Amino acid sequence: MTKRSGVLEFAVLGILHEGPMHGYELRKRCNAVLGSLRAFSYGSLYPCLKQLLAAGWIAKDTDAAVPGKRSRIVYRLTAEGKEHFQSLITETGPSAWEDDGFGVHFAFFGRTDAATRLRILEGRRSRLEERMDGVRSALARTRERVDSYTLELQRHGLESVEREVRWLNELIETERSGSTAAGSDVPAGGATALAPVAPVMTTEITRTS
Amino acid sequence: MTKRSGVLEFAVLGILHEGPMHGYELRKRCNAVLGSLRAFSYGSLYPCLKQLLAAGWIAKDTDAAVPGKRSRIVYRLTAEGKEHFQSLITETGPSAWEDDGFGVHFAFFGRTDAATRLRILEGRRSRLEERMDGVRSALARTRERVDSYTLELQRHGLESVEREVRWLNELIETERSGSTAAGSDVPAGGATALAPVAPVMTTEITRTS
DNA sequence: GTTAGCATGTAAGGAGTTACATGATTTT
DNA sequence: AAAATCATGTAACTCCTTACATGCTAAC
Repeated sequence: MTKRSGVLEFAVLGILHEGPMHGYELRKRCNAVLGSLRAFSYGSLYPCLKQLLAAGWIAKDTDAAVPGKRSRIVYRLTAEGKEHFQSLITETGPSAWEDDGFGVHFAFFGRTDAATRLRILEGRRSRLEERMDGVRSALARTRERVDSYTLELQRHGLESVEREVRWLNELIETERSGSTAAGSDVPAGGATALAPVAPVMTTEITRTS
Repeated sequence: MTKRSGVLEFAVLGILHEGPMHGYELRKRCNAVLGSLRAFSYGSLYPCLKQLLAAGWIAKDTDAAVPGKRSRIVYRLTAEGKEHFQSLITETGPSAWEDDGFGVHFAFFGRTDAATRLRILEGRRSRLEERMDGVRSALARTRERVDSYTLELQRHGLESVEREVRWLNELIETERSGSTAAGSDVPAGGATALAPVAPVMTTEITRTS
């Protein structure tokens, strides 16, 4: 129980729900789903796949198929993997509140139930409120030499957090009003905070860095 | 030239401009200045200080002083360290455009000249615009199965980037209008985008994670 | 007098990147 | 026939955290 990769492991298991995939494709999907949250390289993906294999959460088949073609390795989720993913996404501990942790949990919200979603959203919100309190009380207590740029950075950072809290509030309300249909992929209700499913971004997000 | 820590090194050198400090104090100031951007532990700070000493960028004196008291170690910036910091902050390469890199650069904007500030702000902006283009063109091209939560996450992510771009636009304009007073800590002008320097947050931001 | 916070480190290990290595297949 | 991108890895290294270890000092 070596406390594996966390975010990457989570994402891989989540994405493999879409169906069997080979490593290359998995990485693309992963970076597409996580968007600007996170990007991974093969240097972390392949070792991760190895570990997931060893744990029995995924299995690999070789895509032999056409004779003339090179055979590629296709990974698929096992029953144990599905189970493990469920236990990961249902977990409402601190890892579901951190920046990255919350992001992946949210990205796969469709794979869990409404009650869990609500717990995680509320956990995240109170986490952010703690942060805001810390900043604000520090603001009230101390007044120290800080140049205007540092100040501006902190002001902007605080606003970002406030904005996320407002977003969470909307999501929580939507989640509550649609909570009759537990486990449904899309919560019920007409005027929800969730955008209508229409054109969608899928391919890899440019990470020129 | 082992390509030292980057952000932490940068922050330590920047903060030591405020005056000599011992490690404990430095960490607090560091986490206060960087705010929600980043937090560091002693496990990275002390080794970093060691490396900076070896490089000759900082020096340590023992705060002997009062006889009855325990003597603490006080670090101060050397002339070489000051010089090195200037070369780091003036650098307008990609490291000044990444999320973390930009943040630290911005936090110490007061220590560089208006021209450099402008270059970095514009570099950051075009970096973010690239990202947005990537997302939007992907959005136009592909329409794939993505549940509404993933979509919502991406929409929110995109809005965050758009918001930062607007912020950068304001800063760039302020910087341009105040650019007559090069090298000044606070740009000239009455109605600037920079908040009035008043109560300021200084103490450590709660990182309960 | 005890709790909280000041103060200084080290060792082990986790999580990831970059650069290397290699080759197949598709597009222009 | 060249360029792009698909495809699969490994080795070395970076940067950082957690947990350990130790003791001082101020405040209640």
